[in-house]
This record gives sequence, C-alpha cells and structure tokens, in this order.
Amino acid sequence: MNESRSNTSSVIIDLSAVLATASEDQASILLIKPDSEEQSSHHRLPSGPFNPEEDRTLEEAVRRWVLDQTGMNLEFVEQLYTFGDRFRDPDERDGAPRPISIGYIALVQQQVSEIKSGLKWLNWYAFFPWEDWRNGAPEILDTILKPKLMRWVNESINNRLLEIRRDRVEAAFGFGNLGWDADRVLERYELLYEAGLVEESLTDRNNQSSVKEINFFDQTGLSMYLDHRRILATALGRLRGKIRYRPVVFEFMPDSFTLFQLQKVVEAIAGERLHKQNFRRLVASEGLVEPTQKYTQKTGGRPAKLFRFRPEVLTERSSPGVRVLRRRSTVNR
Amino acid sequence: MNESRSNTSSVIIDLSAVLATASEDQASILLIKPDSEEQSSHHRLPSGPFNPEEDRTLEEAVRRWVLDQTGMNLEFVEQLYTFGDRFRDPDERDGAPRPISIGYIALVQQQVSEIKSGLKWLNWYAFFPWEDWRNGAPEILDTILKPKLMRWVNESINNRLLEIRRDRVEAAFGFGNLGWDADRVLERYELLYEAGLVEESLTDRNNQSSVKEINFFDQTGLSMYLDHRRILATALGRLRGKIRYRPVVFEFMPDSFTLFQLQKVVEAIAGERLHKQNFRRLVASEGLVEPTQKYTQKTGGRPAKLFRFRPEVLTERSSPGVRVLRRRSTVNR
DNA sequence: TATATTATACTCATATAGAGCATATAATGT
DNA sequence: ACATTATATGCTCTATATGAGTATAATATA
Repeated sequence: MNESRSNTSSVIIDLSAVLATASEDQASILLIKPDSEEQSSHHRLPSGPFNPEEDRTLEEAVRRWVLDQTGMNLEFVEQLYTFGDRFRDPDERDGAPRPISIGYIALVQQQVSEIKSGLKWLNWYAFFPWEDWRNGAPEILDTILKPKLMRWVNESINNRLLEIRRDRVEAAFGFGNLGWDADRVLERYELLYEAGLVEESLTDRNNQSSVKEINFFDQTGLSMYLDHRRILATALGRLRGKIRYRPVVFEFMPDSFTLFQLQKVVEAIAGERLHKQNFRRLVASEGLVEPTQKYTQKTGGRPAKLFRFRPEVLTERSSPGVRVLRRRSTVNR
Repeated sequence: MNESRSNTSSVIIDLSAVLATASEDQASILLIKPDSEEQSSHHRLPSGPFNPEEDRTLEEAVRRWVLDQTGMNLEFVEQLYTFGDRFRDPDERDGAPRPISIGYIALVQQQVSEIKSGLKWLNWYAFFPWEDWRNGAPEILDTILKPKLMRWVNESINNRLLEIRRDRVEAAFGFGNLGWDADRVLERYELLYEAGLVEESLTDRNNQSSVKEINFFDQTGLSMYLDHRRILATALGRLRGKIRYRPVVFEFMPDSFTLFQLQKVVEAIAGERLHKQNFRRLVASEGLVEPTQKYTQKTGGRPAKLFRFRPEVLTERSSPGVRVLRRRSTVNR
C-alpha cells in the first residue's frame, strides 16, 4: 500500500443550502443578491464554511449559516451531494485552498413574512428555462439547445466519444425515442455546461465554448456564483424525484388548501401539467389528504373544499407521495 | 451577518468505497481484514484521505485509493453520502482533526481472479442479518429486535419523543400496517444504532446501550471500523433502490447468463424471493436482455437459454430497471 | 335566466403486477 | 423403454393502477 502521501494540504468545506418554496404559480428559491462591491455579479446560495470546532454535525452548520444569513429557522433539510472538482473555483489556481462544497436542500413555507434586505426570491426556472414544460415544450429546446448540442456531439474527436455524447444527450433530453424525464435536471445542466452553453462554462478553462454570439448566455438562464447553479440543479432533480414517494409537497402548503392549489404547487415543481380529475383521485386514494369542513370561494366558480395533510399516511403507507407522471411521451413535444 | 468564525480548524476528508459484487447465492463486499497490530479488530472498507494537490476530483481519489489497496480498477462508481458527525470517531475527542467521511459505492464483476492478501469478500448480510428475507422473515426481527426496539420506544422521556420514535420504528421496520420496505436499510441501521443494539453504539459516548447480555452484539451483525457499517448500510439501500430504474445489475453479470442466474443475483441484492415466471416476463418486456443462440445445461433439467444485456435499452427507455416489489405485505411476516 | 367558471363524480380502455397452471426438455433410476 | 424429478419456458386469470374523457354541481356575473 502507498501511504506516503501528505495529508497536510488544506481543504475548506463549504456548505450551501437551496431554500426552496413553491406557491401556486411558481417554485422559487431564496438567494443572496449580488453585491456591487464583490467581484462576481451573480446570485449565490446562502452558504458558509464548516467549522469543526463549533458544529456538531454538518447539518447543524448549514442551519446556522442559513439562520445567520436569512434569519430563517429551517425544518426539512436534506443533504444533496458533495462536489470537489478542481478548478470550478477560478481563484483556486492561485493557491487558494481547495473548496469542497456540500450542497443541501431545505423546504420552507410559502414566503409569509418579509425577507431581509439583500435577499431575493427568484423563480427556479429563471436558471433552467428548459425545465418548465407547463406550457408545452420550451421553445429554447428546439431552437437553440438541440442544434447546439448536436453540434457538440458531432465535434467529438472520435467515434467512441461521439457515441457516448450522443447517448448522454439522448438520455438526458429525450430527443430520440425517449421522452422527457423531468428528474434528470442535473444531467441536462452538466451536458450544457460541458458543451459550453451556459455562462459558467467560460470560467472553467478546461472547457472552451464554441459559442460566438453576443449575449448568447442570456438565453440559457441566469448564471450563479461558483458552482451554485449545479447545486441548484441537483436540488430540483432530487425534489422532483422525492415528491413522488414522500409527502414533501406539504412542506410548501399552508394548513388547509384546495386540491387544485396543491396540484398547482406540484405542477410548479414537476414542471408539467397534470390531469385535474386524476390528480384528485390520486391524492385521495393515497390517503395523503383529508377534507376539513370548510370551503373557500376565492377560487371563483363552485366553492372548493379545503383539505389538510394527513400525517397518518406516514405510518400507513411505506412510500406515500404524489405519483405523477414519470415520463412525457415524445408526441407531446 | 456573522463572519467572525475562524476557518482554520483542520478538517480531514476521508474517502471510503464499498466494493459490491453479487453471485448467484450471495451479495458480497470487499473488505480489508482486521490487522492484529491495529487497535481495532474490525473489518474496514478500502479508504484513504483526500489529497487536494494530487487528485483532480473526489472520484479520482477514490479510484486511486482502491487501486492502491485492492489492485482493482473500478468501472461504475457513485457517491453515496457525506458523513460528518462529531464523535463517531472515538479518537477525535483527544484533539485529532475532525474526519469528514465521503462514502462511495462501486459495482464490480463477480470475483474472477484471486484477491490480494489481507482482503476478503464477505457476505453483505453478515453485517445486516435482518435484511435478508430470502428465506422468509429473519428470526432475529421478532425474537430480538422488535422487543428491544419497543422497549427503547417506551423508554422515551416524554410523549412527544415516544411518538417520534414509534413512528420511526414503524416506518423503518414496518411493524404496524406497513410492510417491509427493502430500501430503508440506513433508517433501520440508524435506529438500531440509536437504540444501542449494535456494537458501534458503545463507542459513541452520547449513547448508552441498555443491553446487558454478554455477547449480545454477536447476534446483531458484524461491526466495522469507525462509521464504515453506516456507509455500508447507505450503499445497500441505494443499490436496492437503483436496481429498479437503472440496469445496474448487469455490472455484476458475466457476458452471458441465464434468466434464473440473473434473478438469483437480483434476489441476493433485494433480499427477497421473486416470482420466477413474472421475473422473466419483466426483464423481457423491459427489453433489458436479448437471447443469444447458446444454451447451458449446467443448471440441471431442461437446458436454459443464455441471454446477454441489451445496452440499447438505455436509449429506448428513460428508466430501465428491474421493477421488483417495492413492498412486502404484512401477512408474509 | 343564460353563461362562464371552477369543483367534483364517474366511466371506460389500457397497462401492469401478482399468482398460478401447463407444457417442454433435459438427467436419472428402474 | 418408461416413470420420475428437476429446471425452463409459455400462457392465463385477476386485481389494480393509470391515462383520458364525459357528466354533473355549485357558485358569480351579464
């Protein structure tokens, strides 16, 4: 065994949190606005270094940083992934310590109170315009991303690489026979990054973008500080998957709500439209909700019954969740 | 914002890999045998510190350590989770740097060649006897774990804690109306750890075990070095989940195999028996395999057709996998 | 009173999953 | 040769889940 390496090189652990919420019309995340004094003009996630002397667990550290920076006490928190690629941080080449970045997702109630200055709620899809299929397939897919990705595939230096790239693109974007799989958010972002189609690609000097058009990147979504957009992509993918087998949607809902409100929130997260009658059948038969005695007329038309979450499902069903479509067939493109 | 903390405390990143394989009768993992000179007498995973100067990515570092320690070049590697709890490492209280542990899972072919000395393949279920349901519900569940867990639930200092513990135990072990959910390996291990029912509970001084019986822990599976058994539990849970929507089983299979051999491997991983005819229908209709022209008679009885994996399935279906049972009903207990 | 709008109930066709029965093809023993 | 046993493979039946559509109910408003 080779035990000869020194372990003395410094490593900084950076913890970042995606604070996600969803209202009827939008899924949004809480961001720290770019500061004019700072080098970067990009939004960033609440984040901070891990201090082993102060924090008993990683999750506690995340909670503390979020409380510091946003004033919010988190409930649901889940670890996403640990990123450690070299050179995603451009400063690192100049001898700065290597950042290891651990991403978290936190689900918070719809924004009730006012938020601190310097913070902002932003639509999730501002960062991933191609992920919102609620009004049909996003135009950008066929007009821009598909041709650019195909070009990147064909630029491969040999056939083996070409096949790998083609298969990855097909699987992630479903251009072939495959449909669109809403969960594959990270795969899609990674491909766009590698193909030089998002702004962050430029700071990675291993990568050169073939894009020459001025303002091209304005079309491919807002960029973020360092690798925060990658963490965000991981979060959206995880959330979309999790919603199907854990009752996490209810973290976003008020105490009582109509079924259509619930559906709108699920649609905002899933990025797809759902069949109203079937959705209602679904949540009822899964035992996820129970009716209250109240109704609301705010919806217009016939008054809607108000429902509440039924926490008992957790001890009744082993994977209770909103089993929405796993796949969108190609014909809907 | 509070930016006043020092970030100078040292952090060591430790990378560990679960090398998993499966043959017809067993799912096993590659371990480093306990060395008599070492303090600990426990098996451990191949692992080593992350060196930011040498390794471009975390995954590369894992591959390098595994190559060093086992001589194996890994193909499929996936990150599992990053563990950073204080005091899981008993040495840490004495001022040793805080270890942050990133777990990986690697899937390797059935052991063809001989392995290096000091290494050993061990049955996965030697560490989690309660996870193997292939011959019915493991006895240990009803005879030992259930009563001990119930006692731990009832020892709660107040009603709120009691309810939380009860719900967690019910969800993880399916004692109530819930069935056994094979994927929840980590949840079950964590509960046993917290309840003081596995040997590692003793080294965690936040935790005291109520177990007084001599040799009690011999019944609750082999213990491992540091938090390696926790990483192993994470790996098994992840693998069981993943097998359902990605064709990962084939990482374990030789070029050609009979459908029953494939089924046996899936059963070893899932820890459950499957319906033979339905399994065959399943893998065929999913397009996961295609017949070769060859047959084998080694199985006894009518010769079995040999099949091979159909890689095209990756570009045909968005989540191809072996959709085995998600839940086992209570009546089968 | 007609019309628009939303909520909710119900139906129908199809796909999928669990379980079991039946048949095919080998080896082995008498 | 023939019954027995063991494994492989094909097929049926049923219950349930899913996708899509039709019908009815209860409100507001022109």
